[in-house]
Amino acid sequence: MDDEPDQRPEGRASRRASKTRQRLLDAALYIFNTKGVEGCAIEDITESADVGKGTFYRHFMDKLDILRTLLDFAADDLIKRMPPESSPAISFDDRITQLIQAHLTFFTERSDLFLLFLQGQTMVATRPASLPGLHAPFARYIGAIETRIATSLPAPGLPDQKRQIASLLAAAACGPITVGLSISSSKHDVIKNLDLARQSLLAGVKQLLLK
Amino acid sequence: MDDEPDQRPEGRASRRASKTRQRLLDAALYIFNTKGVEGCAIEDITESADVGKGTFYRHFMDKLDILRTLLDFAADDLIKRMPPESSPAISFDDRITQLIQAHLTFFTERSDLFLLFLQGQTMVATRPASLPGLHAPFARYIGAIETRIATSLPAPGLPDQKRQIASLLAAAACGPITVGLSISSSKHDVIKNLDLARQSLLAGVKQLLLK
DNA sequence: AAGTTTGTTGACGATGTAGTCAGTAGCGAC
DNA sequence: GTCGCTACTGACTACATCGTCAACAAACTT
Repeated sequence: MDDEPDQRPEGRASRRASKTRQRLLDAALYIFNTKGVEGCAIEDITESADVGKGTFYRHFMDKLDILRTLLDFAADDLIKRMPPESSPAISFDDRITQLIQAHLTFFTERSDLFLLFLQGQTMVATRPASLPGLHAPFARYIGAIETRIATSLPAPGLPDQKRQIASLLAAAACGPITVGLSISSSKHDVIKNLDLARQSLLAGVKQLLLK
Repeated sequence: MDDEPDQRPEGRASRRASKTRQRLLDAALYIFNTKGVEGCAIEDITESADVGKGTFYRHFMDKLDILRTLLDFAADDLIKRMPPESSPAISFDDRITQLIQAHLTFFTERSDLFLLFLQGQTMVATRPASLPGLHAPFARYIGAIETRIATSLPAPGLPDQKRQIASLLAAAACGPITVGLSISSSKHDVIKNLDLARQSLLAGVKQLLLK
Protein backbone atom coordinates (compact mmCIF):
# COMPACT_ATOMS: atom_id res chain seq x y z
CA MET A 1 0.00 0.00 0.00
CA ASP A 2 1.34 3.41 -0.86
CA ASP A 3 -0.89 6.35 -0.22
CA GLU A 4 0.47 9.81 -0.50
CA PRO A 5 1.01 11.44 2.92
CA ASP A 6 -2.70 12.34 3.17
CA GLN A 7 -3.77 15.94 3.29
CA ARG A 8 -1.84 17.69 6.10
CA PRO A 9 -2.91 15.68 9.08
CA GLU A 10 -1.71 18.33 11.55
CA GLY A 11 1.42 17.26 13.39
CA ARG A 12 3.90 14.53 14.01
CA ALA A 13 1.69 12.57 16.39
CA SER A 14 -1.08 12.08 13.92
CA ARG A 15 1.42 11.39 11.17
CA ARG A 16 2.86 8.63 13.30
CA ALA A 17 -0.62 7.30 13.88
CA SER A 18 -1.41 7.02 10.20
CA LYS A 19 1.89 5.35 9.66
CA THR A 20 0.94 2.76 12.27
CA ARG A 21 -2.45 2.34 10.66
CA GLN A 22 -0.78 1.82 7.31
CA ARG A 23 1.58 -0.74 8.76
CA LEU A 24 -1.40 -2.62 10.13
CA LEU A 25 -3.11 -2.55 6.73
CA ASP A 26 0.00 -3.80 4.97
CA ALA A 27 0.48 -6.55 7.50
CA ALA A 28 -3.16 -7.59 7.33
CA LEU A 29 -3.04 -7.78 3.54
CA TYR A 30 0.00 -10.00 3.74
CA ILE A 31 -1.38 -12.25 6.46
CA PHE A 32 -4.83 -12.53 4.88
CA ASN A 33 -3.22 -13.78 1.67
CA THR A 34 -0.94 -16.12 3.56
CA LYS A 35 -3.11 -17.79 6.17
CA GLY A 36 -6.52 -16.78 4.92
CA VAL A 37 -8.85 -14.20 6.38
CA GLU A 38 -10.61 -16.45 8.86
CA GLY A 39 -7.55 -18.51 9.57
CA CYS A 40 -5.53 -15.65 11.01
CA ALA A 41 -5.50 -14.10 14.44
CA ILE A 42 -5.40 -10.40 15.22
CA GLU A 43 -2.09 -11.03 16.90
CA ASP A 44 -0.66 -12.45 13.67
CA ILE A 45 -1.33 -9.05 12.15
CA THR A 46 0.02 -6.94 15.01
CA GLU A 47 3.04 -9.22 15.28
CA SER A 48 3.80 -8.82 11.60
CA ALA A 49 3.24 -5.07 11.83
CA ASP A 50 5.41 -5.01 14.94
CA VAL A 51 2.95 -3.10 17.10
CA GLY A 52 1.21 -3.95 20.34
CA LYS A 53 -2.05 -5.79 20.18
CA GLY A 54 -4.04 -2.97 21.73
CA THR A 55 -2.98 -0.69 18.91
CA PHE A 56 -5.01 -2.72 16.46
CA TYR A 57 -8.20 -1.91 18.34
CA ARG A 58 -7.42 1.80 18.32
CA HIS A 59 -7.47 1.78 14.53
CA PHE A 60 -10.03 -0.88 13.69
CA MET A 61 -13.11 -2.33 15.33
CA ASP A 62 -12.29 -5.94 14.51
CA LYS A 63 -11.07 -8.18 11.71
CA LEU A 64 -14.09 -7.57 9.52
CA ASP A 65 -13.45 -3.84 9.78
CA ILE A 66 -9.89 -4.00 8.50
CA LEU A 67 -10.94 -6.46 5.80
CA ARG A 68 -13.61 -4.05 4.63
CA THR A 69 -11.05 -1.27 4.51
CA LEU A 70 -8.67 -3.38 2.45
CA LEU A 71 -11.37 -4.49 0.01
CA ASP A 72 -12.48 -0.90 -0.41
CA PHE A 73 -8.92 0.06 -1.14
CA ALA A 74 -8.52 -2.80 -3.60
CA ALA A 75 -11.70 -1.84 -5.42
CA ASP A 76 -10.50 1.76 -5.60
CA ASP A 77 -7.17 0.71 -7.00
CA LEU A 78 -8.79 -1.46 -9.64
CA ILE A 79 -11.31 1.22 -10.58
CA LYS A 80 -8.57 3.83 -10.85
CA ARG A 81 -6.90 1.70 -13.49
CA MET A 82 -10.01 1.78 -15.65
CA PRO A 83 -10.43 4.55 -18.22
CA PRO A 84 -11.87 7.72 -16.63
CA GLU A 85 -15.64 7.85 -16.46
CA SER A 86 -15.75 10.88 -18.71
CA SER A 87 -13.43 9.37 -21.25
CA PRO A 88 -14.25 9.97 -24.96
CA ALA A 89 -16.58 7.54 -26.65
CA ILE A 90 -14.47 4.93 -28.39
CA SER A 91 -15.39 1.71 -30.09
CA PHE A 92 -16.97 -0.97 -27.99
CA ASP A 93 -14.12 -3.32 -28.79
CA ASP A 94 -11.56 -0.86 -27.51
CA ARG A 95 -13.52 -0.10 -24.38
CA ILE A 96 -13.77 -3.76 -23.49
CA THR A 97 -10.07 -4.15 -24.14
CA GLN A 98 -9.31 -1.16 -21.93
CA LEU A 99 -11.33 -2.62 -19.10
CA ILE A 100 -9.78 -6.05 -19.30
CA GLN A 101 -6.40 -4.37 -19.53
CA ALA A 102 -7.12 -2.60 -16.25
CA HIS A 103 -7.63 -5.96 -14.57
CA LEU A 104 -4.47 -7.25 -16.14
CA THR A 105 -2.20 -4.51 -14.85
CA PHE A 106 -3.94 -4.70 -11.49
CA PHE A 107 -3.10 -8.38 -11.39
CA THR A 108 0.51 -7.94 -12.48
CA GLU A 109 1.25 -4.91 -10.32
CA ARG A 110 -0.83 -5.56 -7.22
CA SER A 111 -1.53 -9.25 -7.25
CA ASP A 112 -1.69 -9.15 -3.46
CA LEU A 113 -4.64 -6.77 -3.62
CA PHE A 114 -6.27 -8.67 -6.45
CA LEU A 115 -5.97 -11.98 -4.64
CA LEU A 116 -7.62 -10.52 -1.57
CA PHE A 117 -10.28 -9.06 -3.81
CA LEU A 118 -10.99 -12.49 -5.29
CA GLN A 119 -11.01 -14.02 -1.84
CA GLY A 120 -13.52 -11.46 -0.67
CA GLN A 121 -15.64 -11.91 -3.77
CA THR A 122 -15.98 -15.61 -3.10
CA MET A 123 -16.66 -15.05 0.58
CA VAL A 124 -19.48 -12.66 -0.22
CA ALA A 125 -20.82 -14.87 -2.97
CA THR A 126 -20.94 -18.02 -0.91
CA ARG A 127 -22.03 -16.70 2.47
CA PRO A 128 -23.24 -13.12 2.41
CA ALA A 129 -25.18 -13.61 5.62
CA SER A 130 -22.19 -13.80 7.91
CA LEU A 131 -20.32 -10.88 6.34
CA PRO A 132 -22.36 -7.72 6.80
CA GLY A 133 -21.33 -4.76 4.72
CA LEU A 134 -18.78 -6.63 2.68
CA HIS A 135 -20.68 -6.59 -0.58
CA ALA A 136 -20.32 -2.83 -1.07
CA PRO A 137 -16.90 -2.77 -2.76
CA PHE A 138 -18.05 -5.39 -5.23
CA ALA A 139 -21.20 -3.51 -6.06
CA ARG A 140 -19.05 -0.41 -6.56
CA TYR A 141 -16.76 -2.40 -8.82
CA ILE A 142 -19.54 -3.67 -11.07
CA GLY A 143 -21.07 -0.19 -11.08
CA ALA A 144 -17.78 1.26 -12.29
CA ILE A 145 -17.65 -1.17 -15.20
CA GLU A 146 -21.27 -0.41 -15.99
CA THR A 147 -20.82 3.33 -16.33
CA ARG A 148 -17.69 2.83 -18.39
CA ILE A 149 -19.31 0.63 -21.00
CA ALA A 150 -22.44 2.77 -21.13
CA THR A 151 -20.98 5.39 -23.46
CA SER A 152 -19.61 2.82 -25.90
CA LEU A 153 -22.56 0.50 -26.23
CA PRO A 154 -23.43 0.00 -29.91
CA ALA A 155 -27.11 0.27 -29.08
CA PRO A 156 -28.93 1.90 -26.14
CA GLY A 157 -29.87 -1.51 -24.77
CA LEU A 158 -32.36 -2.60 -22.18
CA PRO A 159 -32.19 -1.31 -18.61
CA ASP A 160 -30.52 -4.38 -17.10
CA GLN A 161 -28.47 -5.25 -20.16
CA LYS A 162 -25.68 -2.94 -19.07
CA ARG A 163 -25.51 -4.68 -15.72
CA GLN A 164 -25.49 -8.02 -17.46
CA ILE A 165 -22.62 -7.10 -19.72
CA ALA A 166 -20.73 -5.62 -16.80
CA SER A 167 -21.10 -8.85 -14.85
CA LEU A 168 -20.00 -10.82 -17.84
CA LEU A 169 -16.93 -8.65 -18.24
CA ALA A 170 -16.08 -9.03 -14.58
CA ALA A 171 -16.47 -12.78 -14.89
CA ALA A 172 -14.29 -12.83 -17.98
CA ALA A 173 -11.60 -10.96 -16.07
CA CYS A 174 -11.79 -12.62 -12.66
CA GLY A 175 -12.78 -16.15 -13.66
CA PRO A 176 -9.67 -17.07 -15.64
CA ILE A 177 -7.43 -15.83 -12.87
CA THR A 178 -9.10 -17.90 -10.16
CA VAL A 179 -9.32 -21.00 -12.31
CA GLY A 180 -5.80 -20.59 -13.66
CA LEU A 181 -4.28 -20.22 -10.24
CA SER A 182 -6.33 -23.07 -8.78
CA ILE A 183 -4.58 -25.49 -11.11
CA SER A 184 -1.29 -23.74 -10.46
CA SER A 185 -0.71 -22.26 -13.85
CA SER A 186 2.18 -19.83 -14.06
CA LYS A 187 1.36 -16.15 -13.89
CA HIS A 188 2.29 -16.00 -17.55
CA ASP A 189 -0.25 -18.65 -18.51
CA VAL A 190 -2.90 -16.90 -16.50
CA ILE A 191 -2.25 -13.71 -18.41
CA LYS A 192 -2.43 -15.50 -21.74
CA ASN A 193 -5.78 -17.00 -20.76
CA LEU A 194 -7.01 -13.60 -19.74
CA ASP A 195 -6.36 -12.28 -23.22
CA LEU A 196 -8.20 -15.25 -24.62
CA ALA A 197 -11.11 -14.42 -22.36
CA ARG A 198 -11.09 -10.87 -23.65
CA GLN A 199 -11.44 -12.04 -27.26
CA SER A 200 -14.06 -14.51 -26.25
CA LEU A 201 -16.05 -11.90 -24.41
CA LEU A 202 -15.89 -9.50 -27.27
CA ALA A 203 -17.22 -12.04 -29.74
CA GLY A 204 -19.89 -13.15 -27.31
CA VAL A 205 -21.20 -9.74 -26.40
CA LYS A 206 -21.42 -8.73 -30.00
CA GLN A 207 -23.57 -11.74 -30.63
CA LEU A 208 -25.77 -10.80 -27.70
CA LEU A 209 -26.30 -7.29 -29.00
CA LEU A 210 -27.25 -8.42 -32.47
CA LYS A 211 -30.48 -9.97 -31.31
CA MET B 1 -25.45 -36.10 -0.01
CA ASP B 2 -27.12 -39.29 -1.05
CA ASP B 3 -24.89 -42.24 -1.76
CA GLU B 4 -26.44 -45.62 -2.27
CA PRO B 5 -25.92 -47.94 0.74
CA ASP B 6 -22.33 -48.74 -0.34
CA GLN B 7 -21.37 -52.23 -1.43
CA ARG B 8 -22.36 -54.71 1.30
CA PRO B 9 -20.58 -53.26 4.31
CA GLU B 10 -21.12 -56.43 6.37
CA GLY B 11 -23.53 -55.87 9.24
CA ARG B 12 -25.59 -53.31 11.02
CA ALA B 13 -22.69 -51.92 13.02
CA SER B 14 -20.69 -50.83 10.05
CA ARG B 15 -23.82 -49.60 8.33
CA ARG B 16 -24.41 -47.42 11.34
CA ALA B 17 -20.86 -46.18 11.09
CA SER B 18 -21.16 -45.05 7.48
CA LYS B 19 -24.40 -43.37 8.36
CA THR B 20 -22.61 -41.43 11.04
CA ARG B 21 -19.83 -40.57 8.61
CA GLN B 22 -22.40 -39.35 6.14
CA ARG B 23 -24.11 -37.24 8.78
CA LEU B 24 -20.76 -35.63 9.52
CA LEU B 25 -20.16 -34.91 5.83
CA ASP B 26 -23.63 -33.40 5.43
CA ALA B 27 -23.20 -31.28 8.50
CA ALA B 28 -19.73 -30.12 7.46
CA LEU B 29 -21.01 -29.13 4.03
CA TYR B 30 -23.75 -27.10 5.62
CA ILE B 31 -21.53 -25.45 8.20
CA PHE B 32 -18.73 -24.73 5.74
CA ASN B 33 -21.16 -22.88 3.54
CA THR B 34 -22.69 -21.06 6.49
CA LYS B 35 -19.76 -19.94 8.61
CA GLY B 36 -16.93 -20.53 6.19
CA VAL B 37 -14.37 -23.31 6.30
CA GLU B 38 -11.88 -21.57 8.54
CA GLY B 39 -14.52 -19.83 10.55
CA CYS B 40 -16.08 -23.01 11.88
CA ALA B 41 -15.10 -25.27 14.73
CA ILE B 42 -15.11 -29.05 14.67
CA GLU B 43 -17.71 -28.89 17.40
CA ASP B 44 -19.99 -26.84 15.15
CA ILE B 45 -19.96 -29.80 12.81
CA THR B 46 -20.47 -32.51 15.41
CA GLU B 47 -23.14 -30.43 17.08
CA SER B 48 -25.01 -30.05 13.80
CA ALA B 49 -24.56 -33.76 13.05
CA ASP B 50 -25.68 -34.52 16.60
CA VAL B 51 -22.76 -36.79 17.42
CA GLY B 52 -20.06 -36.61 20.07
CA LYS B 53 -16.93 -34.68 19.28
CA GLY B 54 -14.69 -37.73 19.51
CA THR B 55 -16.68 -39.38 16.76
CA PHE B 56 -15.40 -36.81 14.30
CA TYR B 57 -11.83 -37.92 14.88
CA ARG B 58 -12.74 -41.55 14.35
CA HIS B 59 -13.82 -40.73 10.79
CA PHE B 60 -11.54 -37.87 9.80
CA MET B 61 -8.05 -36.72 10.68
CA ASP B 62 -8.94 -33.04 10.95
CA LYS B 63 -10.86 -30.28 9.25
CA LEU B 64 -8.69 -30.30 6.14
CA ASP B 65 -9.36 -34.01 5.75
CA ILE B 66 -13.11 -33.68 5.70
CA LEU B 67 -12.85 -30.66 3.41
CA ARG B 68 -10.76 -32.69 0.99
CA THR B 69 -13.34 -35.46 1.07
CA LEU B 70 -16.15 -33.03 0.35
CA LEU B 71 -14.30 -31.34 -2.51
CA ASP B 72 -13.51 -34.72 -4.01
CA PHE B 73 -17.14 -35.63 -3.79
CA ALA B 74 -18.17 -32.31 -5.34
CA ALA B 75 -15.74 -32.76 -8.22
CA ASP B 76 -17.05 -36.28 -8.78
CA ASP B 77 -20.62 -35.07 -8.83
CA LEU B 78 -19.81 -32.32 -11.31
CA ILE B 79 -17.81 -34.66 -13.54
CA LYS B 80 -20.59 -37.25 -13.49
CA ARG B 81 -22.91 -34.66 -14.97
CA MET B 82 -20.64 -34.16 -17.95
CA PRO B 83 -21.11 -36.30 -21.07
CA PRO B 84 -19.38 -39.69 -20.70
CA GLU B 85 -15.73 -39.74 -21.72
CA SER B 86 -16.39 -42.19 -24.49
CA SER B 87 -19.35 -40.28 -25.83
CA PRO B 88 -19.75 -40.03 -29.60
CA ALA B 89 -17.95 -37.24 -31.41
CA ILE B 90 -20.40 -34.41 -31.81
CA SER B 91 -19.96 -30.85 -32.97
CA PHE B 92 -17.70 -28.63 -30.94
CA ASP B 93 -20.58 -26.25 -30.30
CA ASP B 94 -22.70 -29.01 -28.86
CA ARG B 95 -19.90 -30.35 -26.73
CA ILE B 96 -19.25 -26.96 -25.18
CA THR B 97 -22.95 -26.56 -24.57
CA GLN B 98 -23.11 -29.97 -22.92
CA LEU B 99 -20.25 -29.09 -20.61
CA ILE B 100 -21.69 -25.76 -19.59
CA GLN B 101 -25.03 -27.46 -19.11
CA ALA B 102 -23.39 -29.87 -16.69
CA HIS B 103 -22.27 -26.92 -14.58
CA LEU B 104 -25.71 -25.43 -14.76
CA THR B 105 -27.56 -28.46 -13.47
CA PHE B 106 -24.87 -28.92 -10.83
CA PHE B 107 -25.52 -25.38 -9.70
CA THR B 108 -29.28 -25.70 -9.69
CA GLU B 109 -29.45 -29.15 -8.11
CA ARG B 110 -26.48 -29.12 -5.74
CA SER B 111 -25.72 -25.47 -5.21
CA ASP B 112 -24.38 -26.36 -1.76
CA LEU B 113 -21.71 -28.56 -3.32
CA PHE B 114 -20.96 -26.04 -6.04
CA LEU B 115 -20.57 -23.21 -3.57
CA LEU B 116 -18.12 -25.23 -1.52
CA PHE B 117 -16.34 -26.10 -4.74
CA LEU B 118 -16.00 -22.41 -5.59
CA GLN B 119 -14.85 -21.65 -2.06
CA GLY B 120 -12.20 -24.31 -2.32
CA GLN B 121 -11.13 -23.14 -5.73
CA THR B 122 -10.48 -19.66 -4.44
CA MET B 123 -8.71 -20.98 -1.35
CA VAL B 124 -6.35 -23.05 -3.47
CA ALA B 125 -5.84 -20.25 -5.97
CA THR B 126 -4.98 -17.59 -3.42
CA ARG B 127 -2.94 -19.60 -0.90
CA PRO B 128 -1.92 -23.03 -2.11
CA ALA B 129 0.93 -23.18 0.39
CA SER B 130 -1.22 -23.57 3.46
CA LEU B 131 -3.57 -26.15 1.96
CA PRO B 132 -1.60 -29.28 1.09
CA GLY B 133 -3.34 -31.77 -1.18
CA LEU B 134 -6.33 -29.58 -1.86
CA HIS B 135 -5.54 -28.84 -5.48
CA ALA B 136 -6.16 -32.43 -6.62
CA PRO B 137 -9.94 -32.25 -7.15
CA PHE B 138 -9.52 -29.12 -9.23
CA ALA B 139 -6.83 -30.68 -11.39
CA ARG B 140 -9.14 -33.65 -11.85
CA TYR B 141 -11.96 -31.32 -12.80
CA ILE B 142 -9.96 -29.51 -15.49
CA GLY B 143 -8.63 -32.83 -16.71
CA ALA B 144 -12.16 -34.11 -17.13
CA ILE B 145 -13.10 -31.13 -19.25
CA GLU B 146 -9.95 -31.57 -21.28
CA THR B 147 -10.61 -35.17 -22.25
CA ARG B 148 -14.18 -34.34 -23.07
CA ILE B 149 -13.37 -31.58 -25.53
CA ALA B 150 -10.52 -33.54 -27.06
CA THR B 151 -12.71 -35.65 -29.33
CA SER B 152 -14.66 -32.69 -30.62
CA LEU B 153 -11.89 -30.24 -31.36
CA PRO B 154 -12.16 -28.96 -34.93
CA ALA B 155 -8.39 -29.27 -35.35
CA PRO B 156 -5.87 -31.44 -33.49
CA GLY B 157 -4.42 -28.36 -31.80
CA LEU B 158 -1.23 -27.73 -29.95
CA PRO B 159 -0.39 -29.76 -26.84
CA ASP B 160 -1.36 -27.14 -24.29
CA GLN B 161 -4.20 -25.70 -26.30
CA LYS B 162 -6.60 -28.27 -24.94
CA ARG B 163 -5.67 -27.31 -21.41
CA GLN B 164 -6.13 -23.67 -22.31
CA ILE B 165 -9.57 -24.20 -23.71
CA ALA B 166 -10.52 -26.34 -20.74
CA SER B 167 -9.45 -23.58 -18.35
CA LEU B 168 -11.36 -21.06 -20.37
CA LEU B 169 -14.47 -23.20 -20.24
CA ALA B 170 -14.14 -23.63 -16.51
CA ALA B 171 -13.73 -19.90 -16.13
CA ALA B 172 -16.76 -19.26 -18.32
CA ALA B 173 -18.78 -21.59 -16.12
CA CYS B 174 -17.50 -20.68 -12.66
CA GLY B 175 -16.74 -16.99 -13.12
CA PRO B 176 -20.27 -15.78 -13.82
CA ILE B 177 -21.59 -17.65 -10.81
CA THR B 178 -19.10 -16.16 -8.38
CA VAL B 179 -19.46 -12.66 -9.77
CA GLY B 180 -23.21 -12.91 -10.03
CA LEU B 181 -23.64 -14.04 -6.46
CA SER B 182 -21.15 -11.48 -5.14
CA ILE B 183 -23.45 -8.69 -6.23
CA SER B 184 -26.43 -10.66 -4.99
CA SER B 185 -28.08 -11.40 -8.27
CA SER B 186 -30.95 -13.83 -8.10
CA LYS B 187 -30.26 -17.44 -8.99
CA HIS B 188 -32.28 -16.84 -12.11
CA ASP B 189 -30.07 -13.95 -13.23
CA VAL B 190 -26.98 -16.00 -12.56
CA ILE B 191 -28.29 -18.73 -14.81
CA LYS B 192 -29.08 -16.26 -17.56
CA ASN B 193 -25.56 -14.90 -17.38
CA LEU B 194 -24.18 -18.39 -17.53
CA ASP B 195 -25.92 -18.95 -20.84
CA LEU B 196 -24.48 -15.69 -22.08
CA ALA B 197 -21.06 -16.89 -21.07
CA ARG B 198 -21.59 -20.08 -23.02
CA GLN B 199 -22.34 -18.16 -26.20
CA SER B 200 -19.46 -15.87 -25.57
CA LEU B 201 -17.08 -18.74 -25.02
CA LEU B 202 -18.19 -20.48 -28.14
CA ALA B 203 -17.59 -17.45 -30.29
CA GLY B 204 -14.26 -16.78 -28.63
CA VAL B 205 -12.88 -20.26 -28.89
CA LYS B 206 -13.80 -20.47 -32.55
CA GLN B 207 -11.84 -17.31 -33.14
CA LEU B 208 -8.90 -18.79 -31.28
CA LEU B 209 -8.91 -21.92 -33.40
CA LEU B 210 -9.04 -20.04 -36.68
CA LYS B 211 -5.57 -18.64 -36.26
C1' DA C 1 8.22 22.97 32.46
C1' DA C 2 4.06 21.61 33.76
C1' DG C 3 -0.23 19.95 32.20
C1' DT C 4 -3.12 17.91 28.63
C1' DT C 5 -4.14 15.14 24.84
C1' DT C 6 -3.19 11.49 21.81
C1' DG C 7 -1.01 7.16 20.64
C1' DT C 8 0.97 2.84 22.18
C1' DT C 9 1.74 -1.16 25.07
C1' DG C 10 1.39 -5.96 26.72
C1' DA C 11 -0.40 -8.43 30.71
C1' DC C 12 -4.80 -10.14 31.92
C1' DG C 13 -9.53 -12.43 32.44
C1' DA C 14 -12.71 -14.67 29.86
C1' DT C 15 -13.83 -17.56 26.39
C1' DG C 16 -13.10 -20.76 22.52
C1' DT C 17 -11.06 -24.75 20.36
C1' DA C 18 -8.23 -28.90 19.10
C1' DG C 19 -7.37 -33.27 20.00
C1' DT C 20 -7.23 -37.14 23.63
C1' DC C 21 -8.84 -40.94 26.28
C1' DA C 22 -10.99 -43.67 29.76
C1' DG C 23 -15.39 -45.25 29.84
C1' DT C 24 -20.03 -46.73 27.76
C1' DA C 25 -23.23 -48.75 24.49
C1' DG C 26 -24.38 -51.62 20.74
C1' DC C 27 -23.40 -55.47 17.82
C1' DG C 28 -21.89 -60.19 16.36
C1' DA C 29 -20.05 -64.81 17.44
C1' DC C 30 -20.25 -68.68 20.21
C1' DG D 1 -25.36 -65.18 28.52
C1' DT D 2 -20.79 -63.58 27.98
C1' DC D 3 -17.00 -62.31 25.51
C1' DG D 4 -14.64 -59.53 22.15
C1' DC D 5 -14.95 -55.86 19.13
C1' DT D 6 -16.25 -51.73 17.09
C1' DA D 7 -18.53 -47.31 17.25
C1' DC D 8 -19.55 -43.64 20.08
C1' DT D 9 -19.24 -40.32 24.02
C1' DG D 10 -18.14 -35.99 26.40
C1' DA D 11 -15.25 -34.38 30.18
C1' DC D 12 -10.68 -32.92 30.19
C1' DT D 13 -5.99 -30.83 29.18
C1' DA D 14 -3.45 -27.70 26.99
C1' DC D 15 -3.29 -24.06 24.34
C1' DA D 16 -4.97 -20.13 21.27
C1' DT D 17 -7.51 -15.99 20.80
C1' DC D 18 -10.38 -12.03 21.86
C1' DG D 19 -10.99 -7.61 23.50
C1' DT D 20 -9.93 -4.64 27.68
C1' DC D 21 -7.47 -1.56 30.48
C1' DA D 22 -4.28 0.67 33.58
C1' DA D 23 0.16 2.31 32.83
C1' DC D 24 3.41 4.44 29.89
C1' DA D 25 5.36 7.49 26.11
C1' DA D 26 5.36 10.89 22.83
C1' DA D 27 3.62 15.06 21.09
C1' DC D 28 1.22 19.23 21.61
C1' DT D 29 -0.38 23.58 24.48
C1' DT D 30 0.16 27.22 27.52
